[in-house]
Amino acid sequence: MNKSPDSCPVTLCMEEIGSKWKPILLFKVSQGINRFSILLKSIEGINKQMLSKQLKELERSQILERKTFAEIPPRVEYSITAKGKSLMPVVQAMKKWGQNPAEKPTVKKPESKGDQQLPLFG
Amino acid sequence: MNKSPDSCPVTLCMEEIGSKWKPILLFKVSQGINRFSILLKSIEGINKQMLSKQLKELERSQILERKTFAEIPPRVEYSITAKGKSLMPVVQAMKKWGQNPAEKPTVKKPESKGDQQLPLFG
DNA sequence: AAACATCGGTCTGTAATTTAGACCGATGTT
DNA sequence: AACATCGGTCTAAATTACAGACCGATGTTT
Repeated sequence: MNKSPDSCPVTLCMEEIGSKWKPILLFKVSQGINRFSILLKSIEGINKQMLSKQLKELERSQILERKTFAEIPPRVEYSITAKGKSLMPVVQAMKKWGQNPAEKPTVKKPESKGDQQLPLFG
Repeated sequence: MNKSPDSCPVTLCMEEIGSKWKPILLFKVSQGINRFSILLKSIEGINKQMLSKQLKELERSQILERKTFAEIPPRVEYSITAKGKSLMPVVQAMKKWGQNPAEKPTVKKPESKGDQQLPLFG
């Protein structure tokens, strides 16, 4: 119904980390995997152009910080900023889901009472 | 380091809802916005082809369910499945962040003790 | 000494994805 | 008679992602 840019909080968050690679990057860097070539090796399916682009965007939006070392061959290290840390609960929720994805019906409580579910999420 | 497909839980989760639109769709449908044209109007920037594609993918991966009503004009309603519900913590974390994005330094506790932060995230 | 590897990327051309806009059929509204 | 609604599809054009070559300075291997 409303189309104002900041009306949907999920959209706001997606504008920061809503891409195929950003949450994974945030996760990897939070684990200490913080150099270009190591990230490239440890993230399946990404290539250097995409990694470069995503890192630049994350740096630009102040989620990651880039530090270069004047060595040969050059070394670059990425780290998570305060803003990046504030986004970690999202990444952690993803991690938690991924550690126990909803494949099997999760046989816990039979729920009884005709599968009522109305209130759901607010 | 490891490139096996299921080694990274965040990647696993991203394979389900890792696209520009899926978390927003999940959020909207969870709010009761569950018809094609209404979703189209309430999500800024999406078009009908993309909406159609994302809904199909979400249906295919059993995150959303599609129910058609033989009326004229036709009516279609989408709802969240059990698997979709299991993904809601991620969407909720996004919502929470979006409601209080890390723009200002969040002046809460001064943290003291030289901003120690080593253990960070596991 | 010559070749190759490392590091963090960039450049180019092609392949894949996304987009805008028209269109659909049955009915209700102006 | 013309237009709107509903939930989409089709086509062609624009945008984005990809693979592979390349860079410069040095270290390592042959």
